[in-house]
Amino acid sequence: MMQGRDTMDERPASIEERNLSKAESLLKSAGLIMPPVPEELIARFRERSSWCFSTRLLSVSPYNIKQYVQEALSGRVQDSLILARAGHGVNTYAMHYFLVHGPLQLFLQISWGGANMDSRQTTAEVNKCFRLVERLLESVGEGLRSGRLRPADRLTVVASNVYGGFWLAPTENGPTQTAAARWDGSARDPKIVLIEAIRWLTQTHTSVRPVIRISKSQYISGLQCRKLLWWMVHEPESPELAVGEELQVIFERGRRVGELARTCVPGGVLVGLPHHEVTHRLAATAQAIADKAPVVYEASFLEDGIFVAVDILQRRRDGFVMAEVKSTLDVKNDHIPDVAVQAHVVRRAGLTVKSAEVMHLNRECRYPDLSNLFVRENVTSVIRSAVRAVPKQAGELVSMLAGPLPEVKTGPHCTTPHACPFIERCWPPLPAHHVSSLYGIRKAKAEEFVADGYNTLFDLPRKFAASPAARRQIHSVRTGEMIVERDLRGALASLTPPIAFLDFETVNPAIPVWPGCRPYAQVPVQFSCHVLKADGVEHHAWLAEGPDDPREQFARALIAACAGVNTVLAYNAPFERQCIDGLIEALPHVEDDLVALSSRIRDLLPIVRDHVYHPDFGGSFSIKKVLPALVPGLGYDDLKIQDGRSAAAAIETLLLGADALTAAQQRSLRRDLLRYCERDTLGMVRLYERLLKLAGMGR
DNA sequence: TGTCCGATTCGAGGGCGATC
DNA sequence: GATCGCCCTCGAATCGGACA
Repeated sequence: MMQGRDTMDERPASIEERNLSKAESLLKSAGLIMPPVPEELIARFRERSSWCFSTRLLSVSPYNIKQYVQEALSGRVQDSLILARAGHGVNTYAMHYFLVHGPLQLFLQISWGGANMDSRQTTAEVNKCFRLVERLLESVGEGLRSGRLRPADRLTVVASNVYGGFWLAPTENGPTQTAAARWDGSARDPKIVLIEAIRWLTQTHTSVRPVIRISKSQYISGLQCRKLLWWMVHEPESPELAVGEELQVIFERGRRVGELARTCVPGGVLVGLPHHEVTHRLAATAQAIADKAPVVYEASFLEDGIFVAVDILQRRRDGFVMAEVKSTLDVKNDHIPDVAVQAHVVRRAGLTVKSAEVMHLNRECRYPDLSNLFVRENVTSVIRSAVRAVPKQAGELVSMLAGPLPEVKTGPHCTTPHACPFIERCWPPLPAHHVSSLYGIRKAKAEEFVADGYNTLFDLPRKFAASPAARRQIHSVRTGEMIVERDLRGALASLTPPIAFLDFETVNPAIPVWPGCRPYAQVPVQFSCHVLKADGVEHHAWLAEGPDDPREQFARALIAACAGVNTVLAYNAPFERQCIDGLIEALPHVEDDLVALSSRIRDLLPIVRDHVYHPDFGGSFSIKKVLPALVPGLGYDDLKIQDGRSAAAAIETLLLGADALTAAQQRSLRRDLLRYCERDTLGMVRLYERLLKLAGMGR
């Protein structure tokens, strides 16, 4: 579908055709052949100035080829064509043919037109390249037909005998990566680059050997367990690896923190391409480094089979400082291999890493002053030994991946430092009342029991040290009966009516949004309160609306709801107390009321833990376990939101990210949140009534 | 991801008795 | 009297469990 050089039409020539023919005549007069012009671009093909024809306006001279390549690699360019002689001085000139068309991005720059150049030789060179361009375009068509190339792919070919050249296939095979590293100004025959790209396009699929490559996070997973890595690489679509809503919230949080971290080190170039576009990311990084960018964000490197994207790569006089952004409040142990592998890969790519840092959130920061939101901790010496270990580990992991699923014994690595998503594939389902379910048992102790042949609570020896709750658990499980201690009555009698049953839902944004809040400050934004009086039960509920600071309204509604009660009962009360302490700090004018309220708070959890055990508790006194066992029929299964973490994520979306939701979605989310929170406190009321009966105090 | 709380574990240091 | 080993105590660190 290219424009032919011979026009057989008898009609008067259109403006476009006149432009085209003017370009052709000009080239012909200089001994050059006309390179191909895709039919779709002819309509926009214009003469812009002397020796310059293009379909787009030019902001800089085409001689500045790097800028055009960078623009294309960032994915911002529409289909276009530039055909121009450009340069400066008397001898620094070149012929340019820049074509962005479908999956092809071609940038050809051949020295031509300089006063002291060998005209015959340079003209011949340009013509040779133009002929290769014709072949390249034919090969693109062939590649599309054969499926070698897809319309959405991007094949980038940079052929310049001024700045060097390379080509980038849209697949992740090795040669492209090597080519990317050559964008360094070293001489490279443009014809060779064109021929390589043509060869690649006309190769059959089977001739390309897939090269195993892993990401940084996969490398980290591989350090934890090779089997886990093998499954991640060879079964990427497995359901265990599906990203759930909770994980998405964490990813989104990390993304926002990363974005904000960049603003603390301004003036950089962002390699913002999608992560799967590895080759283009590498090229864009190489370009930014070659351009001496002071900072590169998401700088991408691939060495030793490991792909890494460095959050912030900062140029210094004598090397680079790399910073890994973490949305935590401290440097964690598992950040060390993470930074180490990046440092290794970046060094392997030829850069001098002067220091490595973890840039994490600062617990001293208070909104609205976010100038100290991040702390940068130098971990260069901490990661040293981990960096040394990378080449060997990387080699082992990559060669392991080329083989069959490795044999790995189960052990602590199945849950540490991260819970393995494939754990059920390796661990047979544990029998009911396994020793690991004993309340408060330490992992090592449970393993010791199993090693000694004690698998379940039924097998345990009669004499061994255990807490009273654990003893009650063993006894209850062995007899199959619920155990109720005598002094439950006394514990319940200490709760003076009227009693309010209280539950908070909170948000804890990593990036604070309300005055005085630090990163991850727990801010209560919803409560449910059932007040049990002599004449029945009253329900109060409150849920914040919109992104404004909800604390004042929350506190006032809470104080009103608990007015006149003698006991405020919560399940795991330290949580509610901590939230109220936060409110007192933020709202000193209601301190007295809040302090009075806080002093009336009692905890239902220890009352259950110290007096009751039901075999269905499963070694846990969480209300999610206790309620279904003691109050059958009042679980959480019928609710859309079934636990606090989902509730917190939903509220954060509702309050701080409501733009992404329709009005109907917002209404539905509010309804679900109100139902969930109400169930928690209604559950506490029913649980309290059940405990009264068990203590012989109920009606 | 965070916090808080309580229980357990670990290690340092001191007291005390046995032995040389 | 010096040394060694055992036991106890106490405080710090760690772990587990609860909440969001």
